[in-house]
Amino acid sequence: MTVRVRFAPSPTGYLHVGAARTALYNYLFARANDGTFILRSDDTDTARSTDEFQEDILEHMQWLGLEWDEGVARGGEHGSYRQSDRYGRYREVAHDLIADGSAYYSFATPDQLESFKQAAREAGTSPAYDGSLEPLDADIARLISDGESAVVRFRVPRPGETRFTDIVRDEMVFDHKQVDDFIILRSDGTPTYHLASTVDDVDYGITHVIRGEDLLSSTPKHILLAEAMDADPATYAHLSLLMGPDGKKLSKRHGDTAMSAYREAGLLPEAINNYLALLGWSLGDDEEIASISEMIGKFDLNSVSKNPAVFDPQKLEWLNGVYIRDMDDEEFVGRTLASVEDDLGRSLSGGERAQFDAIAPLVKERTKLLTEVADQVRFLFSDIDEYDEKSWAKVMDKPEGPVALDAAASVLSVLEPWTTEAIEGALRGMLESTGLNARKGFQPVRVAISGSTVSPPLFECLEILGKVETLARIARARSEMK
RNA sequence: GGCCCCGUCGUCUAGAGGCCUAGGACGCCGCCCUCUCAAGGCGGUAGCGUGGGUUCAAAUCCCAUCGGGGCUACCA
Repeated sequence: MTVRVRFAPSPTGYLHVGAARTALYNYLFARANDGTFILRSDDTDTARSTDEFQEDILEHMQWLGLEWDEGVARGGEHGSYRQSDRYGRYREVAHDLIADGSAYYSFATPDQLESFKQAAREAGTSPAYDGSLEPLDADIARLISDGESAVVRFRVPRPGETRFTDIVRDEMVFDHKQVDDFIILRSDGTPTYHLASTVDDVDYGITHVIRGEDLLSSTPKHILLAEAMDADPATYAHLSLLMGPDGKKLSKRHGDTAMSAYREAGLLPEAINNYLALLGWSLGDDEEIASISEMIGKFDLNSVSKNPAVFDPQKLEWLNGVYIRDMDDEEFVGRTLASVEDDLGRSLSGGERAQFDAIAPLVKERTKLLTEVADQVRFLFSDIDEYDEKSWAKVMDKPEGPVALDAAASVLSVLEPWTTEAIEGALRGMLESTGLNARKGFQPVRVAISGSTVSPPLFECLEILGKVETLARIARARSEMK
């Protein structure tokens, strides 16, 4: 049987990291098994679903490179893959279920239900609604024709239990005492998640449902529903949840959870995929770094970890740095040029572009986030607005400051040719004549040309900045000293 | 409250009875390299929640206990 899996987010929010991990695992499982990866939109919550969120999800799935074979915006033999387009189908299934006794119109009021639960809670028993509040059969037809408000509930067989083998959690058993007669059709005739999701899983031939553990307790409902439809239930795999540093389910409270925020922060999709894969799964052989294709080659749902994982932005950033350092210089330029120009508020001239190309390899080694690049190269393309205060105090306000600048200016002004090697030679010579050590002699020059004690390697910076500009900056810094 | 899941360094994990005086990675600390910052190299810090069993032998099996999490909507 061909593997068919789906990632079915509801567009009631942007794509967040936890969902992305679920998507990734579905994707890896599909690719590892020559299966089909489907993207579905579970948008039955019409009040909270928006096109904007839907768009955000699609966009970031693509950004991550998690291409789907069938589904939203791509099509396939099952239509639009949006549940809001299939209400007729869900209603049809619901009515079939009513017809064969698997479901029923329910007239229990919220107040009644509330006291039912309250009583169960006080008695220490299960609060799952068992249908016991319903009117006599004899009255039902009349209530319906009177237009009395009713929902449709699934009739959970009682007594009974549902067993299934979860790929990551092994044998699961749920006593039906714990499963309520859940609503499948709301009083306005729209389907609930349980119905729509299960009908789609059945109709679309989903073989494996890989989703978050928050749905583990709902699984008996889905299995019961599929069986009532005379279908074979899918095989389930429930992934542990992603946690914030406080151990609670990862949410907005913990900072950024929107994939867009990570993209804007300068994270690479490859690094994110790699990191997310590590959260709950391991590559084995003490390996941490793996491309998507390597992951596909090794992926095994059975070895996915059962325990919840705390999302650690620091490790993600480290991985991002690994990926950045691993890039070709041209690629690095290609992926950062726009943010540098954004920062400048203009595009780079041809000469400036050459300068950027020249410094790129040096900056690449020092970058963890793409967005940090602008900070590191800005000094090349614009005058120094103001020297970093701490840097100035640390090296310029010292006795060596003026000594170093004067000596540097004097050796550099007559230097030919203007190359990194020559510059280094001249400045090291300056060290000897002034008796300053490298730190004391070079740091003032660095601050003069870059505005900070932290910059890419000095000699290269000088070469790339150019002789005229270098001397001008040294002179200016010197003039600003007391 | 009820049901379910989970429990190895701060964090992610390896570990499927002896290979474990518990391995790797991030982080942190130190040293080296060094023109700053990174990167890199080397070294260090730190963990099997607890209590009982089973066994010649337990991180690995069993029980209990404690702790954390999830679900308990006409949300998904």
